Amino acid sequence: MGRTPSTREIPEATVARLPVYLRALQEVAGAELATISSERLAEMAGVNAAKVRKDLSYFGSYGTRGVGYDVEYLLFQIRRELGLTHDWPCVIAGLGNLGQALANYGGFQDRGFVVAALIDSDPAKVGTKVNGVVVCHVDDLADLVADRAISIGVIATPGAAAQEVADRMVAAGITSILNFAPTVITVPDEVSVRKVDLAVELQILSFYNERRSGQTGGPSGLENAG
Amino acid sequence: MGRTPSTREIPEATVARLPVYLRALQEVAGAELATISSERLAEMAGVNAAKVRKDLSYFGSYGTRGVGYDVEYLLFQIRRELGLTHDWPCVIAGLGNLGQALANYGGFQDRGFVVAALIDSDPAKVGTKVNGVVVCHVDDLADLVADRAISIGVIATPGAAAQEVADRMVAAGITSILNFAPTVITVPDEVSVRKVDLAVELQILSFYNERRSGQTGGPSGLENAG
DNA sequence: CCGACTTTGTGAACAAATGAACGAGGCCGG
DNA sequence: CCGGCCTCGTTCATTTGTTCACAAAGTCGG
Repeated sequence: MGRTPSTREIPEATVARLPVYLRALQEVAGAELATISSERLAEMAGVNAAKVRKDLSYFGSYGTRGVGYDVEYLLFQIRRELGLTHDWPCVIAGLGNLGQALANYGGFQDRGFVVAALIDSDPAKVGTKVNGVVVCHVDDLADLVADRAISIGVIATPGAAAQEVADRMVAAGITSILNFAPTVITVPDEVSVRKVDLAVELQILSFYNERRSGQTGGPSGLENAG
Repeated sequence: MGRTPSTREIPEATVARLPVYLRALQEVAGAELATISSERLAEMAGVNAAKVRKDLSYFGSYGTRGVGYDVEYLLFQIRRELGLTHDWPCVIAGLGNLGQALANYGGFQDRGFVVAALIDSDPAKVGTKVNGVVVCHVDDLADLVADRAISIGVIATPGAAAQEVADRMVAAGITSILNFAPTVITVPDEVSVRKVDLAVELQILSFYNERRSGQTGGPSGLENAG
C-alpha cells in the first residue's frame, strides 16, 4: 500500500479529467496569480465547477476556502497522482502514416512519454530511423521491452495485425496499450487498453449532424465529449 | 419530424457504440451466415450482449427471436441511423505532422469521409498538394465550406491556433468539429465537438500503470474504455 | 400440429456520474 | 476582534448508463 492518501478508489470519469486539469494548470502556471479557483479551472477545462472540486477532493488535495487552489501544489499533486513524476518509455508498433506521425509528434516527449522503441514487421522499414530512433523488427519486441523497461505500447498497425501485436506486447510484459487500429483487441484483465479510432469519432459526429439537418428546428448536439 | 421510428431519443452512450457495431458487422458481412446473434456481435464489439440488444432496440430494429439479426439489414439500419448513406466532405485544418498523416490516411475515405479541403496558415504550405488535394489558405475557409458543402471540420493545428480556427469554422457554417489540438475549444451549443488527445490517453494509462506498480498484488485496471 | 430449443426485447434493480445547494472554514477591512 | 465575503468540500437528489432475468416470439424436427 502506498503511503499517500490516494489509495481511495478514484472514479474512472475523474481520472479521465485529471489530464485536462493538468494541461489547464500548466497554462496558467507562472503567468497568472499563484492560486486558481475551481470556477476558473472549470471554465478552462470545459466542465462544471462542482465537478472540479469533487474531482480534486478525491485525493484530499487542499484548496483554501475563500482563496482557491495553489497552482504549483496542485500541479504537483496531479502529476504525482497520474504517475508523471518520471518518464514513461513507450514502444510504437507499425510505422505507416499514423505511426510515423506519432513518432515525430513532439507532444509526446513533451509530456514525459519517450519513444523508446519502434517496431514494424516490414523488413524494408527495419533499420531505418524515424525521428532519430531505429526501427526494429517485431521479433525483437520482448528484448526491447525488457532492456528499456517499456510498459506502454502504442499500436498503429493495420487492423488485421493489431491483435497479434497486442498479444506479443502482453507476452513481453507491457501493461498498458493505446490502440489506434480499427479493431477491438482482447487482452488479459490486468492490462489496460484505451482505443482511439478516428473513423468512429467522425461517425459519431455524422450522427448528430444528420439529426440536425433531419429535424428542422431541433438543434442541440453534444458538448465536448471526450 | 422524420418518418423513421428513430425519432426517439437515443442515448449518447449508445450512439458512441453504433460505429463499433457497424465495423463488426462489416467484418462478417458476406463471409459468414446471413444472421448474427447479439451474443456474437457483443463479443466482436467487446461489450455485453444485453447492451447490444438494448442499443439496437432503440431504433426499433427487428431481429428475429430464436434467430438473430439479419446482417445486411442491420448494416443498412445502422448506416442510415448514423447518416452514412452519403459521403461527408471534411476540411482538415493544420498540415503539420498529424494533419498530413490524417490527409493521407485511407481509413477516412473508406468510410465515407472525403477530404474535400485542406487549409493552413503557413504561406509556404499553401499551394502544395497532400494526397492530391491542394492546400488553401485559412482565409479561404468560408468560400471552401460553402462551395463544397462541408459540414465537418478537423482541427490538427497547434493548440494556440485551435480556438481561432474553430471560430472561423463555425462562422463558415461548419456544424461538427473533431479537435486533435491539445486545447479545449468553445463553440456555440448547436455545434458538436469531439476531442481526441493523444497525451491525455497516455496519461490515463500512466495513472493505472502507476497504481499497479504501487500497490503490490492489487492488479486490475480498466477495460477497453472508448 | 406440437413441444423443445433459441434468441430477442424489455422491465426493473443496480451502479456510476452529474449538478445544485449549502455549511464550514478561511481571508480582509474596519 | 468582528462581521462580511469568498470559495472549498460534501451531501443529496437526479439523471444516465449497465446488467440481470425472464416472458414473448420465433424456428425446427418429427
